Amino acid sequence: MDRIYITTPMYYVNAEPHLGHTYTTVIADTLKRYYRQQGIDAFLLTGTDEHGDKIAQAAKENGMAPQAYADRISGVFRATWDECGIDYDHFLRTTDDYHKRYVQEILQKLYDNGDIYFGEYGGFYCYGCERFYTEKELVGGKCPDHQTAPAYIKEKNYFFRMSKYQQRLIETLEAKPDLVRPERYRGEVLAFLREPLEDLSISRPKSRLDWGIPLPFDPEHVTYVWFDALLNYVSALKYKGEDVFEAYWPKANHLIAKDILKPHAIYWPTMLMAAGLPLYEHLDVHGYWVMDSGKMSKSLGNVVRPLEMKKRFGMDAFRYFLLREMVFGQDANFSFDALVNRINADLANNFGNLVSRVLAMQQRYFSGAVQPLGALRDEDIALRDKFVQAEEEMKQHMAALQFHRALESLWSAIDHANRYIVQTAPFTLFKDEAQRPRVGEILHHLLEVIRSSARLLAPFLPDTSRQLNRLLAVPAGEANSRKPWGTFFPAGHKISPPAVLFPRIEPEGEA
RNA sequence: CGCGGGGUGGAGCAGUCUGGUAGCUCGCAAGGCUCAUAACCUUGAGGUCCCGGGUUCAAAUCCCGGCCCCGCAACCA
Repeated sequence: MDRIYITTPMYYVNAEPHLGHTYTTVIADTLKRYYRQQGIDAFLLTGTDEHGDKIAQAAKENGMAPQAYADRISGVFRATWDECGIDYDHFLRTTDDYHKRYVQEILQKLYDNGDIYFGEYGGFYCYGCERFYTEKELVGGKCPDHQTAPAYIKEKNYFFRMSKYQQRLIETLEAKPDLVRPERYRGEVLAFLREPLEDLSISRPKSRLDWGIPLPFDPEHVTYVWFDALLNYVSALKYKGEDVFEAYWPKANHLIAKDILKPHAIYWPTMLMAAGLPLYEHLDVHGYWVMDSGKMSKSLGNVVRPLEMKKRFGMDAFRYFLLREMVFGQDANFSFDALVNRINADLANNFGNLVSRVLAMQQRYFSGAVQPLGALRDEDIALRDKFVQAEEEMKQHMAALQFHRALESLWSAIDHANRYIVQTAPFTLFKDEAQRPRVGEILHHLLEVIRSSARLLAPFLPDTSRQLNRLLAVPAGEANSRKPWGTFFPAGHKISPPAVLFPRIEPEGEA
C-alpha cells in the first residue's frame, strides 16, 4: 500500500495560532484527506516546539514556569486544531518524554561517531533569533531580523559537523530536483550552499539557558532548539512504534513556510545523514499571507485568528479562501473584501445556489424521488465529461500542490452545470406533461453533479461534503463511491429539500 | 554589486517551468430566464501582457540588457 507522511512544523509556543499556522495546517489536512481518498495511507503530524530562550523569556514575563507556560499555549494549539476539525494523527510536544529521549539518543550517537565536538565560539549573539551572527551578516551592526544590536559573547559550545555533509547535500539536491519544492526555494538553498557551510552550534550552556534538553554527554549544556525540534519528525513515528516508523519514514512531505527554509533544507538533511537515516521525500515551502490593510498587528486589531474566522464565516468557507486564493509557494494578500468576495461569488452564488435550485426542483417536481434515466443526450454527456475532466485535472494539480488550480478546475465544471440548467430549462419543460420524463433525467444528471462535487470537494471542504451527502441521502460508506455516472441513484431514491450551504455575506456585515 | 518577490483590460489576480486563439473574480453596459441564496445564463465595452533588443514560422511565456514597485520591521506560517 502506498503511504505518505505529512507534517506541519512544530509551532513555536511564543504565540497563539494565527493565519500562518492555520494555512499550513489546513493544507496539511487537505492533503491528508486527499491522499486518503485516493487510497493512499496518510499520517498527519502536528505539534508544538516548546524549548528555547524565547519561551523561557515569555514564561518569565507571564510570571509562569516555562513548562506551565508551554502547557497553556500548546493546549491552545491543540484545542484550535480540534475545533477546526483538523484530522491529525499525532500531536507532538517537544517536551514529551519520548521526544526528549530520542533527541538524546541521536545526540549520543553523533557524539560517539565523532560528528559532535566541543569547541569555543565567540560572536555576536541575537537573543531574539537564538543564534550567532557573523559580522558580515549584521546590518549596520544590528540583527537583520530584529533590528537590535546583538551582544558579543564567548562560550564553549558543542558543534555538529554540518560542513562534513555539505557536498553530499548538494549532490542530493542536484539528483532530486523535487526534494525542495517549488523550484525557487531549491534554488535558494543551492545558492546558499555555494558558500562553505559552517558547523552548527547545537548547545547552550546551562548557565545562560536551562530550558532545554540536557546533552547526554554533558549535563552542563542543553540542546539548541532547532536541533531538538527537527528531530520531532522522526521521534513521533518512533513513539508510535518501530513498525509505524518503518511504514512512514522516509515517505515524508514536510510542509513549511519560507521563513524556516534553512533549518529544514540544510540542518535537517545533514542531521539525517549523520544519524544514518534516509532523507525526507519532499520539503514543500509556501509563502506568506500579507495583510492588505498593512501589517498584522494586535493594536490594529487585524490579527486573523482561526476560531474567529470559523465563527464568522464557517470553517469550510475559510478553508476555501485559503486554498483558492494563495498560489502555493508565493505570497498572497489577505483581506476581508477578498474573503467575502470569494465566499459570495464561488460558494454562495455559483455552487450553493446550484445545489439549492437543483434540490428545489427535485422536491417540487418529484417530491424528492429520483427519476429513471434513459439514453444520454449530447448535453448530458458533455456535462458528465466536464466532471471527469475536472477530476483528472485536479489529480495533476494536487500532485503539484496547486490547490488553487484544483479548485478552479472543479469550479469550471460547476459553472458548466449552471449553464446546463439554463440550456436544458427543466423548469420550462415541466409545464409540458409529455416532457416530464426528460425533466426527471435532467435532474438526475444534476444530482450526479452534486454527488460528484461532494466527492471531489471532500478533501477541501469536508463539512460541506458531508452535508451534501446527507441531502442526497447517500448511504454511509458510499460517499466515495466511484459508481459510473447515472448508476448510483436507484429510481425512487428520496432526496432532501434544499438547504442553504453558504449564506451570502452582505458587505455591511463586516466590521 | 545583500537576498527574495512582483510589474497582465477600472480594481484584485491566474497563466510564464512544458512558446501557438490572453483567462478568472469584482465592477460597468445591454439583453435573457424565472428553478434558485436579488442568485443563474448570454452578449458587449475595456489590454502597448513595464521598456528595448535577441532566438523562433510563432514570445505574456525562452535569452540578454534596462526601468519601476514591494517585502526582508512584526504576534511569525
